[in-house]
Amino acid sequence: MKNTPKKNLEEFAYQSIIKLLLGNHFRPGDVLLETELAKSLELSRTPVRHALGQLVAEGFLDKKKKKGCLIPVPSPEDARNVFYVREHIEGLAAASAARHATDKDILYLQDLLEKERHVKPSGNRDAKMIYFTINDKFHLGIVRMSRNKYIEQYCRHSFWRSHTYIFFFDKGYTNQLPQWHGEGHKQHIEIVKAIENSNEEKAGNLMRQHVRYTYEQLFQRI
Amino acid sequence: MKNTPKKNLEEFAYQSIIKLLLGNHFRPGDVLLETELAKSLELSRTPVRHALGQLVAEGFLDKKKKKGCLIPVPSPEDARNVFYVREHIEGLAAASAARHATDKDILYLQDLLEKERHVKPSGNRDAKMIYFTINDKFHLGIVRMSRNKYIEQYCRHSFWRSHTYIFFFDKGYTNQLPQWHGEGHKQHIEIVKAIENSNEEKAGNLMRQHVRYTYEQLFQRI
DNA sequence: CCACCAAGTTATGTATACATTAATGTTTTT
DNA sequence: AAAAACATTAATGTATACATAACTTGGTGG
Repeated sequence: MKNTPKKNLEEFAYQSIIKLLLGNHFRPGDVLLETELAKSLELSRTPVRHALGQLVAEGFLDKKKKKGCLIPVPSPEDARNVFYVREHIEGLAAASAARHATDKDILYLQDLLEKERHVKPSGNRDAKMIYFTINDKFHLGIVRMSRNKYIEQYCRHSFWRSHTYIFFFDKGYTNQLPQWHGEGHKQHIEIVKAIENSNEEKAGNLMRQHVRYTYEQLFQRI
Repeated sequence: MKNTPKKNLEEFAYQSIIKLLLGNHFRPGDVLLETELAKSLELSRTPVRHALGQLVAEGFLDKKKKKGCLIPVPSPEDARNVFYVREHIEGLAAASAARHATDKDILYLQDLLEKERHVKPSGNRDAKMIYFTINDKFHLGIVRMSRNKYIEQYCRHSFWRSHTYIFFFDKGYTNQLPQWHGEGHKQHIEIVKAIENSNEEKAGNLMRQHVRYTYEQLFQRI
């Protein structure tokens, strides 16, 4: 983390902590200490504290009064809650995207589909990273096309929150593409078709099904 | 704002600013200066800055890089977006509440209905405050009964955000109960019945209709 | 041996001094 | 007179020293 160009330290701290969270550097229940983070990021407590405050306000971290910031402890119930909300709000996003997507938006999605199609399930460690990157762009792209700042805010939140579970329950399978990769890709194609045809209801329904499918695949083995 | 008991200054600053926002002390586009707020709340910039950071992260304020925190500028399009999301997410909340509400929850809602029934449309300035207080408790109560922390978070946010518009377009009518008071009350009753009967679908539909009705009443005169 | 109180430790919470930057106004140059 | 360069200023951004509160530990008394 050395020699990183740091213009805005608050932003830098925020991004760094996000990366640590998504990189699974912490375990549920771990406490993030302002002092330690400040030391490891080589800056003072102030911007770190600000960044942590943001993450707490956004609901990515829990906080105990004089204790510090905790990595939320995942539970089946919490997972059910996140995915339930995500299913419906992202369905709303897809419907809204079907109404507002431009030709350029459609091309963007089709390009992602093409890239996704070529990800080989070849056990390569990178393949998985690429797959997730494309998947993120796909979902957040549609969310952006809803052209509704509130839908976007809530979708981004529940999306990243659900990712906690995707990573959490994926330990040990680290070099394999998720087995739902193929089916998920097909669903993506159908969703884009519905958006392209401005079929709001279909786009919404397909997205809801898709999110629910992901949830069911994740938790069927529990 | 003097002689207020201040234990946790960050919390105090946060609550105080929220009160100012809801009390319509600012106009859209106004900038909130850390220094001024700190002086008027009689504390240092640090907790004020923290509180402002929270409000920005939660989406209640906008922020320009080195410029400060702005009161969001309302627009018909933004209003449409908030109410659209609120309609669906709060519908989800009502449906979820229909599944999870306890007997105690039902009693709580019925008690609120009873109080709401007795609010006289007597032009009294207080009557309006009381009406809004009850209305807030009703909506946020149902939201809480969804027993889903994410639904609750998003509903609270879109609820308060939509309140911006309710207050904004209500200038000049300040001593009158909104004319939709009576109809709104009837709708509340029906919603509680559906929740009491654990009728998820009906509760969801009625709540969606109710929120949409509020929106239409607000904006029909524009 | 257990319970409880008290001091010490460690983290967050707060105030303040200082740095930085972006906007504005003023001067200088062409 | 217009434009570019520079200085001023007013706000946020940052570091740091200090305050406070919770948890821990050790000691003491019952």
